[in-house]
Amino acid sequence: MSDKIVTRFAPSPTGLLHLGTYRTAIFAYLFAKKNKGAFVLRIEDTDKARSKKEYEDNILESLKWLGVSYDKFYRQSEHVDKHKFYLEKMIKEGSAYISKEEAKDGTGVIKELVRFKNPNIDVAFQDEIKGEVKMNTTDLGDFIIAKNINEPLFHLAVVVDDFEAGVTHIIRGEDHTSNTPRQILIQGAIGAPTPIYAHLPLVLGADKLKLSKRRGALAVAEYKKLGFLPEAILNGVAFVGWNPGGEKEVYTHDELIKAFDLSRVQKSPAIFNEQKLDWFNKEHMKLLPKVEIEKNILEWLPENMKNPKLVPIIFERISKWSDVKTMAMAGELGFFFKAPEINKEKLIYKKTTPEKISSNLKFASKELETISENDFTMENVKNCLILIAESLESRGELLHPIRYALSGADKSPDPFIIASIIGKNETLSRLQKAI
RNA sequence: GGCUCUAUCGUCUAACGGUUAGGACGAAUCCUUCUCAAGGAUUAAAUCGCGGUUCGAUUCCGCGUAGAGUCACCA
Repeated sequence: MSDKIVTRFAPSPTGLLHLGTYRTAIFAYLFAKKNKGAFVLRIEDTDKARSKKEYEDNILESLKWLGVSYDKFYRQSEHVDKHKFYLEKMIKEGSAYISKEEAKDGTGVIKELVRFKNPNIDVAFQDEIKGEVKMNTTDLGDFIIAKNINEPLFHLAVVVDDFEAGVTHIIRGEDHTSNTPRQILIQGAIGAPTPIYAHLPLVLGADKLKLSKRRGALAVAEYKKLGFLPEAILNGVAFVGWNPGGEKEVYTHDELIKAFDLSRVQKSPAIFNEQKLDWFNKEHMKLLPKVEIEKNILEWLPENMKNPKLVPIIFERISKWSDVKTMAMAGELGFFFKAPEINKEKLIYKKTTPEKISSNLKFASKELETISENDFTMENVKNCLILIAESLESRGELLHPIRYALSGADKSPDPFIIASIIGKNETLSRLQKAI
């Protein structure tokens, strides 16, 4: 045996993996990796009625997508023989007993529950985050640890499995704090050492209540669908309730492992901020190589709009890939592909007369005409137009009507980039229509 | 309600017992600009309350108050 650190993430497959649960996984993972230890993934499926394969799949897929890898994987249900072994041992030794009771479901069936013989003592443990936590266990009574000898319940299964897996640090949500004394009692009964506990403050939703699927917490899979970057989620979620101390906030997966420190975990619950996640995502997108950015934006663009020239314009206006689709759907890109409908009144810039606008456009058209089709780049168009615009009372009386003539929109990228993308012929043709 | 835990800008947070209480998101303003976006600059915004310890408290202690979690034959 070595003193290697082992942590675990033990979700029950009774719902989709959401950000709150995910953060628990991250902290256990980061802590293990930071200390060159092992990270165990255990699916807690002892509740046969509520556990579903699709949820297990979802958890596995989500973790994989997020880049959280584990060194060991198993389902709790595969360990029932071990649970049974300890159950029998405890019964033999008198720390547990079989209790014949009427089922609570109203059927009146007599069942052989296994109850833990509560020694009724004070239990204290040193929590890595909370400090010393003391609890009296007398009011817990002889709590049930198995539905019968073959069907272990949570507390027994957790203790046995953590013991068997050699888990040294149990990093889990604060909602488990009050379960800890019971589990420590069981550890004593089966001769298992008490691991080090670290109970994480919960992640709260905008309603200040524990994040849960019931209350509309988005599943990790949803963030994937929305085109978030897994590393941004890792970064953003790791930063709720924890931070490495400095002013640097954008961390990659590897940097996070290096920086992680349990002692800097916050003690109070934190409200999750979606806007900041968007920001994290944008920052991580900026870290991507250009080709990767282009590839993704093109993928999210509708079939008829996959123009690489649009990439820079789109990129500075999005914070996640699905924004690309949103922009396209909102018609913000249409004018790059089709001449817009123009409302001539909107051509007017401030108090400039229609005649003046018209003559400006005519002059600009003539000048643009002199640029060859091959040289119709953003720089050349800009140089040409700015030169004219500078000679006017204000640049706006030329640039505004041109931009509007080209885009038909109140808000759009600048006219130079639009012109260079739609090309010389189309630019001239749209200008012509506006004169 | 019992038990456990927590308390710094709206949100996430930083600050050996000594700081003009710092940063980020968001917001606002300005610059850049024909508009939008991006970029740059700036501003507003917090130590829950009351006591105590101390020369000195965001920091330590107590009491309030507020919030969270948990009280299953779920996990």
